[in-house]
Amino acid sequence: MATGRNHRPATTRSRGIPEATVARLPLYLRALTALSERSVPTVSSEELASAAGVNSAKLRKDFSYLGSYGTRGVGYDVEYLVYQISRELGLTQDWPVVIVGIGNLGAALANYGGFASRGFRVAALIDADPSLSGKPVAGIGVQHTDELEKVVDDNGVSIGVIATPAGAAQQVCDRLVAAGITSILNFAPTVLSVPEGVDVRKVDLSIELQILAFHEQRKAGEDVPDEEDTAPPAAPPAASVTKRTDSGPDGDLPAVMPA
Amino acid sequence: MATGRNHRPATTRSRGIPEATVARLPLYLRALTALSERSVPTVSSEELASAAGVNSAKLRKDFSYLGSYGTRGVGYDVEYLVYQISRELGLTQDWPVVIVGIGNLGAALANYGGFASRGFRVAALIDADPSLSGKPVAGIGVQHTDELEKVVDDNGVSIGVIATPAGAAQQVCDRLVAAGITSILNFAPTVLSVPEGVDVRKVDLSIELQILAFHEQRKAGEDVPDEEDTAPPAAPPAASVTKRTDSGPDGDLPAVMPA
DNA sequence: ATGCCTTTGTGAACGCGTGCACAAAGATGG
DNA sequence: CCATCTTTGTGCACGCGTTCACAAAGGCAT
Repeated sequence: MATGRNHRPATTRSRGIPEATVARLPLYLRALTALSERSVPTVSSEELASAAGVNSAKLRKDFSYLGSYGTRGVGYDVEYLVYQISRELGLTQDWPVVIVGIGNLGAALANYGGFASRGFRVAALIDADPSLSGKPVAGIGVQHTDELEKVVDDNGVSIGVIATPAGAAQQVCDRLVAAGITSILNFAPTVLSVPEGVDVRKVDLSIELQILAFHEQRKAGEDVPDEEDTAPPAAPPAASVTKRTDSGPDGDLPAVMPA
Repeated sequence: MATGRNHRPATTRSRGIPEATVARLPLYLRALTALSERSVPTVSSEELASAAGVNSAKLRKDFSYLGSYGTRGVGYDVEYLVYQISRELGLTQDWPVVIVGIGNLGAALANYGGFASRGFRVAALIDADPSLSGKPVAGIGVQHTDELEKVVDDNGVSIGVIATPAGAAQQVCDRLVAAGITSILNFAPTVLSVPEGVDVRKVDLSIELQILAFHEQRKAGEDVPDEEDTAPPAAPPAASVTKRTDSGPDGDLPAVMPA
């Protein structure tokens, strides 16, 4: 998943639908859409859950937050559920999106089919490089950063995607916010600071890989990861290895520094 | 965050470090690396936390799982902490990675600098399209899918990245797993099924946007999202609107179906 | 040394999310 | 109309994650 989890803590459980449930609704929607295309009329929580990769109790509880849309003994009406979830997610309306930073990633995003298919429409592509201006990417001409405010305003864009290098991200973010955008999907490896009321989700490719590496390391060597090859850089300023030099609660954390 | 949250439930808190903490370590590492480059010797939990976009109590607790690496009254030694976190995440070793599916996204990933900088090395690029074979992307020649098993084996690859269309993802996944890969980063919008012991993380661009749209919709109209424009597709098979037609716990869920 | 000041490390409380397990609801067949 | 069988909807308990708040630890000045 995208690593973006900087969301309003808890109180903001918008209208009582838990954040965790909201995050799963698109998953259900995708599975339901597939069923719909195969003209399957109804589906049980068990079937749908396995298609979406969750367990059925969780799915039923999730749906219970939306209302009672199932029929006991039968299951859920596929078409009806597709409609309800789409509506809940706000996908029955049109969402113009602007993508800033048309490098490799920005171009990939512009070409990504999953956007258009769900009510998202790429309203504009923006890049700071003048030599890109006018060049068509995914059938849309790239516009210069100078046009940013105008583009957002003219198209009523409320969602912005940042695919710039890290260095430019905060600046772009500020301009997007100033132009009136209230939701940002950030692919740049930076922490963005935004005013209250602006939502930011982060997708960080390198972080995902690092998390995988962590688990991979654990799977590979259950032995101590061999401490002598790389010399630890200068010990911390003073004697800071307090307890835990002995075996703590789980006595296998290698006590690296010899105190 | 990438939406990939299909992780081993709870018991698998590898070696006692909570999953949530692991997911934040790369964040801390990035902030620390920046400090290191500016030759800042020490940093307090407060400063580092704000740089990483979390609160300081959380950061201290996270670090406490790794051991006692701070000095009271002073803070944390930047270099030392960089080393400890890197080691914990397994970034002191080399991780060869193979990317399958060299479309727009795959190419973007191959060019992504964040990989190489953290011990990840793109060992090979694989694509099913023969016309791509041999063509260099990011300085590496694309190889045909036929070579997949050989490439994985020869390079000792344990992490695979899937950037193919949804239709091909499961098949590619199966081959990767059969070839010996135990960690997969999946960009294709599909639920992958893998055997026990294989880790999958999912990054789904369209899901992130849908979550943003949900919150955006809530921010925009706190009024009922106007029910008459789109006719709901045929009511569920039978009388299924049970309770909740009246005002439930939070009496503002629009009772869509008139029973 | 001694006392003050800063900052860590963590015990404890709380809240969200998950999963179990079952009663209620409805379909279906006789 | 009644009995049976399937599947939903949810009450409940449990565990992880977050946050508060404070005691302990160490630096530093005097």
